[in-house]
Amino acid sequence: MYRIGMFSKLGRVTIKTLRHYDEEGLLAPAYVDEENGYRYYTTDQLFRLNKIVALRQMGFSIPEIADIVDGRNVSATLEMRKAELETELEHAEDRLFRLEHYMLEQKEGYRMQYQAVIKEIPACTVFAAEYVLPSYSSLMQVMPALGEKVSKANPGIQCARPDYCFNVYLDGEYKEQDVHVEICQAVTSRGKDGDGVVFKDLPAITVASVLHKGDYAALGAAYAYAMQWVEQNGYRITGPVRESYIDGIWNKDSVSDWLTEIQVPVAKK
Amino acid sequence: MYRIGMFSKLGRVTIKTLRHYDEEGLLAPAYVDEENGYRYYTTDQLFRLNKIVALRQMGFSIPEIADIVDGRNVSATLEMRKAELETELEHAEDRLFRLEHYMLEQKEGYRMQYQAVIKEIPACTVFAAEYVLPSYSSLMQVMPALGEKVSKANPGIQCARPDYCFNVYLDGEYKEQDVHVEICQAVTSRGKDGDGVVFKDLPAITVASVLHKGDYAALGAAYAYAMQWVEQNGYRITGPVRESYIDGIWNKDSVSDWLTEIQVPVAKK
DNA sequence: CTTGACTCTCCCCTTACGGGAGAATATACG
DNA sequence: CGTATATTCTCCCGTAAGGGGAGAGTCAAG
Repeated sequence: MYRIGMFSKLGRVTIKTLRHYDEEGLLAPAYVDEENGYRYYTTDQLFRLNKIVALRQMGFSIPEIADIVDGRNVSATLEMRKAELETELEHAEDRLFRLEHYMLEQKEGYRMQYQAVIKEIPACTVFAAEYVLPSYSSLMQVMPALGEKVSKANPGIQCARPDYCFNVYLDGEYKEQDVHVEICQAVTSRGKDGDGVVFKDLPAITVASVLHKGDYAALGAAYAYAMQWVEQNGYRITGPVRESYIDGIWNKDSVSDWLTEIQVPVAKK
Repeated sequence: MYRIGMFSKLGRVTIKTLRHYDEEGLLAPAYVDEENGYRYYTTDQLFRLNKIVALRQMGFSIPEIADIVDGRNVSATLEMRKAELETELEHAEDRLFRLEHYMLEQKEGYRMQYQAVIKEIPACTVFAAEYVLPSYSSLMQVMPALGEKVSKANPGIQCARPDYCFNVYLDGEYKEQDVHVEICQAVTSRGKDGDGVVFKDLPAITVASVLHKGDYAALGAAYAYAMQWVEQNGYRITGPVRESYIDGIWNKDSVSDWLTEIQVPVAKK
């Protein structure tokens, strides 16, 4: 029977940790003096301690360790932890990858006017219409017209603000003419389809997001950055790109204040 | 100017997080109503928010992010974080590796009587003497004699208990006869060398530790387990193996109660 | 004018311990 | 035997980055 200090040296564990394991019911001392509360341990308990330490070194939580050492649903706990560790490992790799890319940008003196970020876009309901536009700039005439048409056909329908007004570009490549585009506008509830307009429920997706400020003519640079970022950070594109109009002619007079978000649906490669 | 709820949707960040960043001085609202405390944000602030989120996704802490976005010793912070991420990645790999090995042991039904654990052994001062013993069992006669000899030559020297009494085996392989062994005993202070006994300061080392209970004759199984564990978990042996005698003839009558720790100095491969 | 949605501050909770205070106890030494 | 030092005890607080919730005030629409 050793007191806690000696036992902590035998097991190479701090006294604080032993007391903590006692509190958590993970490793109760073999004997506790009722008068002074001193904890006494036996060398036999080193086996249990070692098992606990081994499991801790694999990253198990204390309740999980308690389950394992006491033989409660062992394999399920192990499998769960394995899955967690695998995603943890992926996250660690991803973080490092992205940091290295970021440092490269820094070093190149590339004054980063753009910054890509991974975001989750929640599911939403939209109405959508496809167009083939003669040029990119005609988009801003088509969109309000579409909005009016739909709200007339479906009185009482509400736009779901903010920013759930976007296009999805259906062309694979960038084109200046005959742009094939799907215009979507998020709404709070479904309406009835018709006249080239359909309602859809879009699932939640993960996107790489890049903000662009200013004239739409310069959106190409933001696109280029986004595509390069996705490629260089180990992601792959999983669907058509969306644009989300945050600030524009409807609320900002100066073109230089317009703000657009490019959303590239992605998944880990 | 948007209130916090709308801004949180634009930036895909929770309201709690925005309030937290405000408290931490990382992202103060563009304007705060003095009467009711409402926070108001501009869309311009989405750029700063995006940068913050990007850095958070790389695992930076909030003070580090504050440094980076405000341009204080940027490259040093990035380098530091990169180094941290690299060791984090190694740890994650190690954990997964060890868990997979553990699951394999479970599946094989190999009723794990042994459990290896990585421990840090602190630095200590020892006296040491080398012997070539005819057989393993004569160790227990030599050890007490050595202790007496040293304490006579160095009166006032104290053994540093616990468990700092160990051998270091100098032979590369396991041998039954003519065992070449160095016996070490930790002490609280140095004495004078002589008569085949030298004092040494041993540095702190990392070991894989395996506990063995019972007769020394069965230590071979524990050795085998330890060596296999080290090999299969991606470590390499960096020095001679130590044995540490926790319980033995001096305090336990029954051989089955003897407790010995095998310490294999290791490093990551 | 009311209702429902939004926002505020304040406080506690999370993990696996570490630091430290203040008091009691154990061991070593003279 | 008395004292000095080492050890132990039980609280209580702190960690990082927010989450959950209470209770109260505020805003916009019908």
